[in-house]
Amino acid sequence: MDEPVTRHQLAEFGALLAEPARAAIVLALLDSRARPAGELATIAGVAAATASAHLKRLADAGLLSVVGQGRHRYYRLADEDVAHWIETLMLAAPRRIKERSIADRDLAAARTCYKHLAGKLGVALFDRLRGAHALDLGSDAVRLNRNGESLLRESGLIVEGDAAVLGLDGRTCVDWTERRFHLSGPLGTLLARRMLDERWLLRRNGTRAVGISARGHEGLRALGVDW
Amino acid sequence: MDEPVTRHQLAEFGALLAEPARAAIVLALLDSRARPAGELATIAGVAAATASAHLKRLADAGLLSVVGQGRHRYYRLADEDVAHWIETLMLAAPRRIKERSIADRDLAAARTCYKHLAGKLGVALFDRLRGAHALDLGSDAVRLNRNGESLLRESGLIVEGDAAVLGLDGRTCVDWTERRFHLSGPLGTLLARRMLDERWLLRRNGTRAVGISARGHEGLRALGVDW
DNA sequence: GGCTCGCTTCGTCCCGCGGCGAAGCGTCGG
DNA sequence: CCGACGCTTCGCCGCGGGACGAAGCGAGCC
Repeated sequence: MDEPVTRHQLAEFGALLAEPARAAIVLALLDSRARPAGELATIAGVAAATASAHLKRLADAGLLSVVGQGRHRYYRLADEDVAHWIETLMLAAPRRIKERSIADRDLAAARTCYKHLAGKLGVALFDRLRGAHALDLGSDAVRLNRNGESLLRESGLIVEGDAAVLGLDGRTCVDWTERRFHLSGPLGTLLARRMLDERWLLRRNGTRAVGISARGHEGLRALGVDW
Repeated sequence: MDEPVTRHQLAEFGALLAEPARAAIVLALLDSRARPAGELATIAGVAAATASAHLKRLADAGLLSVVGQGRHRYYRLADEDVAHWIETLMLAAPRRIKERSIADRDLAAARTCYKHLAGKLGVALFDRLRGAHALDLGSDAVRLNRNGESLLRESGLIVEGDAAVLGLDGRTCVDWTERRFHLSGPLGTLLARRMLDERWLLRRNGTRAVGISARGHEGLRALGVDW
């Protein structure tokens, strides 16, 4: 009656954060990187359907922005201001901003995106191959050339029987956690599978995150992948 | 499981503001003045019992502090930081900090505290009387002296029949909206009643707020009350 | 002492919202 | 073209929490 509007705006904003699942989502995105809906569902500890509703609500309120890529939908904080607000609230909440959890770090470091490699590792691998002129880059397709073949063969990632890789298309795909390109498509998929088969990478139970074994570190160093 | 604590802290904090009634309370206190529980209940538009629960919750969370005076309990924002957080949120919410409502201004300007005058008017009147040496100030009692009697008689606030005012005790009482002293006790009550009877002040329906009539402005100016 | 009055506590009701499973839609790989 | 997969929509359930009235408590006035 008196003062009609403001209290509801503030209440609405507070309600956005009032739910632990939504709070977890926002906190996870505080590093201003993007994550697909399913990953955020896992982080929040709720079913996909539930997370979807939360994400929609946050996006409608303008806290999150969303961009579709393939069958994924990547969510991120809408802008820097949002991150700033949340951080301010963390101080008020009344605890310090917590260090990112170890699980988060791992996830950022290496994870499979669909079936190929993403995260820091995916980006670093792509950079390395491109830097070594191991790739022929087309408009939207990528192929491994003879340079690349010998490079990978030395590392043991591909063997004689894999000669077919030369014919495989790859595609570049921006990694929303790193905002940089990495390798997808059949070529990317094959490389990821090889790394898992060779136990360079160890899949974690259920999640998309992968751990890097000692052997993997060694192989990557030999390959010249810098990260 | 993973990251056990922070999300709940943030959610809990958000929940404090998520309720329109609580948001209204916090907004009303944003000027860092104190208000009694009943007034906040009116502002929030809820019953006293409901408001009491909200106030308790806000106080338990450390957002509000409370101090009892007589049968009133005055609530205010716990400290400057809280005010700052809320203001930051107002920006995020995502509207500008609204101008104080007209109703709020009136309430601050003049209101009855229990039965005597408080607000700016109560404080100004007390200052004027003290400045004119119209009061004999004891340790915790105050009396109107001959100076004061003639001053008030000139203004028409007291008349022949009110000679008894000289015998009335007054008490000083800090006004939590202005953080300054004003006049309470039987003397303060009588003056307030006279001002209402003489229609210097017009009571508003239901609330403790009073409006000042043209006649009141005139009389106060004649009295030398500066405000 | 007895009354009024401001506030809190208690008991109760009920609505809103978060939770999930199932189904629908669009994309990708083969 | 088919199946797998990621995400959203739909429908239903259950519970937490906000609403109020009545009663209890303490302070102030006469």
